[in-house]
Amino acid sequence: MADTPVAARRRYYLTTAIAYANSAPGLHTLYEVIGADAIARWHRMRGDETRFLTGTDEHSVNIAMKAAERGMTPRAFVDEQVALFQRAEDLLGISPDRFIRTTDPDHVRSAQEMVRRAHANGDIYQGHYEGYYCPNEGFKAPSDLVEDAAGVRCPNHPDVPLQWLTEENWFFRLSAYQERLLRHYEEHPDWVQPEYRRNEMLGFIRGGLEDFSISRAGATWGIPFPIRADGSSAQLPDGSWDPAAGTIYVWYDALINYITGVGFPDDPAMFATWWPADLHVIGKDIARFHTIFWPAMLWSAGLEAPRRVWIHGWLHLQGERMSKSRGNFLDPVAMVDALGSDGARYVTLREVAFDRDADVSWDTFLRRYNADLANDFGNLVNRTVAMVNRYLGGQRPDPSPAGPTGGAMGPDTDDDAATLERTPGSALLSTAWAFTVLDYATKMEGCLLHEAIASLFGFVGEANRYVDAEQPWVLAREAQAGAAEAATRLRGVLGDLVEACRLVGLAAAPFMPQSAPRVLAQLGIDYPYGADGNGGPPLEELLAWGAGPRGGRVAEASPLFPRLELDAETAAVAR
RNA sequence: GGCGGGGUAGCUCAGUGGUAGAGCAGGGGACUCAUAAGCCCUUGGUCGCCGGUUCGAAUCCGGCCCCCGCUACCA
Repeated sequence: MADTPVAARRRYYLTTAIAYANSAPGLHTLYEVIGADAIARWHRMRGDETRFLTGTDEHSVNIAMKAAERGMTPRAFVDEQVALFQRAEDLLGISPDRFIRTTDPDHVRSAQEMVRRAHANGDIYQGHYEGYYCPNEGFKAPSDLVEDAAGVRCPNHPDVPLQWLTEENWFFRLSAYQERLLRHYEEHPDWVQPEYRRNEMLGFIRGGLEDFSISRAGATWGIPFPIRADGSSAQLPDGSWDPAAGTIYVWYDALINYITGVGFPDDPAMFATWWPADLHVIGKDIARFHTIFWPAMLWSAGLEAPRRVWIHGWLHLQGERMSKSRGNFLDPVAMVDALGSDGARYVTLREVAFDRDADVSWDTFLRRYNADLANDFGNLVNRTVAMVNRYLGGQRPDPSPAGPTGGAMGPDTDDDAATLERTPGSALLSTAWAFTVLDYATKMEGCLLHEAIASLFGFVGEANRYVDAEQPWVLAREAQAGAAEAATRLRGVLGDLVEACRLVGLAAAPFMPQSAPRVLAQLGIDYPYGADGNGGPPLEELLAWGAGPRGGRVAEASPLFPRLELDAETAAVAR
């Protein structure tokens, strides 16, 4: 199959938030990356020219302090932390097209250029800031502090001494963008999702916007602020930066990664290709910065706002928000050890609703793994391949023709229940698939990953029921005794089951990229996509009933997802 | 406090006027291709509380209780 010219392909650029590089990541941090990776793979397999960006946020007073505690330079410290992230991402099969670090040289140039543009546009000004500063949380309002015998302290970090800072800092004129933001929300009603998050952000904007500070005079571990108080360039003759100009603070550093990652400002052609981003996947804690600050910052620089921001919730463990500092978190590396890379990805995205907070536990993860992957899908593949070997000598049978509504692009009616009831046994699976694949695609496009999986596995259940309804072992006995009709029907039933396995294996590939080729290999079918989901024909073509190759042989059956013993595994990993 | 969303089976949730549902977990059964998996049947709920509208309310209205989200500058 010839490659579709890039120009004719849709391009899709998506990002995750960059992670704060101060410790090994927990599942609650990687969860977002796993979800975004599934979306990225979905687009690659569909044939979209896809770019997926993840990375780490490495500047801050807090990082510098942590490094100092360890007797390390900040750079050495973050290098060490970032390696932990990359190791965890590798184990989970995350496939970024670039892993960006805010310490990358091009990102430094990018952030500085954004500051220059805001300055040139008259959107930043020098202001005075004075107040308590918590190294872990930033500036704190007096109402947010507690005072006791030991003095004034941050309620969330009582052991960390507060600093009193008096600084001349640069401020961004966010207040000037209120009207434009409201208009943007009105003209692009789907740009912030889920909808209830959009409404929250809208309410915030309507409440009035204040300017925010974008520089720190005292902090040294950060991107040099490129402009002096008098407006002149802070760059010195030797190319270094005047320390007196301070450093860029948080959002004019971290958020900028999204445009650095597609060539800003060094590669205008690349930037023109990829910007604006199609999707930012972020957590609810930073929603405001992405859906209010960020578009205003971009507009100030003469750039477009991203097309969509998806806001997911938090993971809860034992009733509390999962977090490293609380000590209640799951270790993704341990999950991969126990469930495999795909198993860990699957249970995470199946058990956690992508549009809200979710309670998880190691126990429910294990149950889900056994129920869905070992018992339902893994066993379906296993019993199908075993029967083809046993009854048909390993010759892979073809699927029956698609049923009444089983066209490639899904059903042409929405009266699904009635259609299914009227469908004769031979067309049941193809018809059920037509509805499934349509629903699956809709859920994927809507970022409802957990519902997309549920849709797919509803079809797996359909296939398992089909086995018991048709009883291929009975047909095989009859065929053995010379019944030609039984032999024909046996081939048809097993052909449909092979097809069901092929379709589910392919459709589930964004979630289980390592297992998909193994599924098809057992069916004796080549897997046409690369390790990151690129290459191969558009997924929709392969997801049509009957689109697989004809003839050929299946391989030996071998369990794809070994069943786990609940008690033993729970004892090993639960905390 | 303000605005918004919820309280339905042991767990996670669907269900917005017409005899209470799904998945998982629990119990039983028939089968045997299969990872003792799958399939069938089944236990289980005064649908947060009180009142109202209606022939009829989980579903509409009023009141109350409880939970959660947002309510500014964390990296």
